[in-house]
Amino acid sequence: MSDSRRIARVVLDSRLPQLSRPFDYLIPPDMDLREGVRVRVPLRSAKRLAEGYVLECTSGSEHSGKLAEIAELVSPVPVLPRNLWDLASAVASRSAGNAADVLRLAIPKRYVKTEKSWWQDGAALNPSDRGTWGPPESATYGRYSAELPRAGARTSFSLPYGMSTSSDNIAIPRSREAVAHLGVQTLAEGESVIVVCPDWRDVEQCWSVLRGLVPEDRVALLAGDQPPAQRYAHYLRTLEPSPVIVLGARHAVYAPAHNLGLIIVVDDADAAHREPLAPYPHSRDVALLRNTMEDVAVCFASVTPSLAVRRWTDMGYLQERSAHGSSRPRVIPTSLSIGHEAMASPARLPSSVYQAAKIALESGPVLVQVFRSGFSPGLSCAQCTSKAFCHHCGGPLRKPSASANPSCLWCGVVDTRWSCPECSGTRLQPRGQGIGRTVSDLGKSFPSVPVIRSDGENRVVSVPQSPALVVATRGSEPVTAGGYAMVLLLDGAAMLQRDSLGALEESVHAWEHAVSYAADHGACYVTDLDGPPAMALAAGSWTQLMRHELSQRTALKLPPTLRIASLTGPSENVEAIRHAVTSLSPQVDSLGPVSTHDGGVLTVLRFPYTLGEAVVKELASWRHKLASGPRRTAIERVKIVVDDPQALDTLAGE
DNA sequence: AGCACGCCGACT
DNA sequence: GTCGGCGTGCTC
Repeated sequence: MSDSRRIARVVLDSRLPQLSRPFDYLIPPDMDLREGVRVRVPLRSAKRLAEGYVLECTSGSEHSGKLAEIAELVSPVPVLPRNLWDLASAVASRSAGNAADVLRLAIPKRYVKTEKSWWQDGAALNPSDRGTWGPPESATYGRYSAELPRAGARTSFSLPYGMSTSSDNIAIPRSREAVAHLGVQTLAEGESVIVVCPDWRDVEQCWSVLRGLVPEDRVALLAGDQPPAQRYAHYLRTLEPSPVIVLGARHAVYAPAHNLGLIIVVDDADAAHREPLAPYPHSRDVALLRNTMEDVAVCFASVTPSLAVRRWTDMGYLQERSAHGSSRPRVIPTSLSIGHEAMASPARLPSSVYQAAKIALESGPVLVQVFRSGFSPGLSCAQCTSKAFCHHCGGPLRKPSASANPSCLWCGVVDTRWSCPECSGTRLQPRGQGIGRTVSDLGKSFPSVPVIRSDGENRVVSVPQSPALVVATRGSEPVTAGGYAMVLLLDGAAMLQRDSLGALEESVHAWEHAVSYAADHGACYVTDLDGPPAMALAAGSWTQLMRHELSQRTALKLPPTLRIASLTGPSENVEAIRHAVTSLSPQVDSLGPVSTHDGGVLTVLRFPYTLGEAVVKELASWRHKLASGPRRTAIERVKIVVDDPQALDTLAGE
């Protein structure tokens, strides 16, 4: 129904499911609007204004009622291009969430000053302003990969092991160097590229490689850890027509870069790729959606593939490639060698490992990876080592950080003056072998060598190439130029036998990460692991074990071989949704419900990929229904999370 | 979420 | 009579 009015379709920036759909507004005659600009519009009454984005300008409306006028043009910058809206809608409908929530992840907070100066520079619309960038004469960035993934291609790319140095002499893992080179190679073809890293540290490593290869204005950094104004400036850079390397953490995967040729997802097994805010999307899934919607090539890059990537590769959905010139250091699982060796030294290391460490320590630092981070161990009395419980409800106690008071996981009560009911001791320590004990035991075993400790709370970025024992929790390993003379992986079995669906994948990821920090001729030792995992670690191939894991998951009906959705909230609502969704098809079933600590319940729905669309649609309509029903407080609402395997761990009781 | 509309109890 | 309680429902 076309008429003579000028009408704008507007999406509101609201987290309410009821408002997360386009609304039509009249464009005031004197207002100059473009698609993608931010506007303020009246909602329900003239004085109540909401912010939103213009999706399109048309001349007709489907709406039968009276149309209100747009109140104000916030800024002329088109921060929401059409393809980003399409992507946000697709991500939302895949995860039973609202597109507006996805937009909030993708578009950084607006900074007026930053925006005005960028707009006035005129860089916005003029591609020639940035000039053209050609690859330098001596192209030094092609050394790892011979061929670039072509338009629409999907690849699993194996990154190289070992350490390198950037042009400004900073130690950089070769894996990150290879990723940066792949980015530069794409840029040299005249296409934009997005590099999505797990965290800021990876971003910085890639950035220090890029700095030496391309001009600064060819790189847009998008990570939560940078100053917000700078982040907004870099987002604006992605809107410019001239090709750019977008480098950042998970939010970078949405960047609306022009002529986008490739998205590289680095270490997709890393938990940081899962967005903690609704609708909880994973970089891996967003990248694949862009692959199908925009015909952009996608590359999952890591030293060893994740379980999901293994599955897709086996299905023929991804093609395998590996970096040139990559050789993996030797890995020696000591429990596979002849019988049980005598334990040497206070750290109770097998004597062959102790000897190897002594020799390695003459030439450089030794990395010791311990398993204690990313999961929270319980607390026990430091004096008698008996388990510590909450005085009020008997629940487990946890410490949010080393210096904080312990609080109860069940009732949330903070215990300021804990004392042990057994021995009346007042100090608490993490249960099991904590990093502190490893540090002090190793100190006693190697008295002449300094011990450096790095963990989540106190992260050491890099260490010099001098003899030192570097004890690090997984994920906190410092880099060192040239790599470690030796890498020692402790707590292998403890890490693998954890009661978590992610145990194998996370262990493999952590081990291979540490192995990739070893020097080319350094050796790696595992002290506490045997059987197939030890053999796989020694052989450097997890393919068989991953395939075995996948076939087990098929048999047990576990993700990623089927899809899941978790429902958390008040029992009657969760039950209503569970009933409705399981009645869709006999192929949908549910686990639980189990009761949660706040009085609600948790249920996990399981359904095959073929029913994904129908199930997720039903979930979204329930979310909609419950939002408009009787008033609910935050705790009474139902939380719906799609395809997060973590839900199964929670279901099993942590 | 807000904000308006609507339908029953205490009040100058 | 009517002022205002907050339970419901809608937002171009």
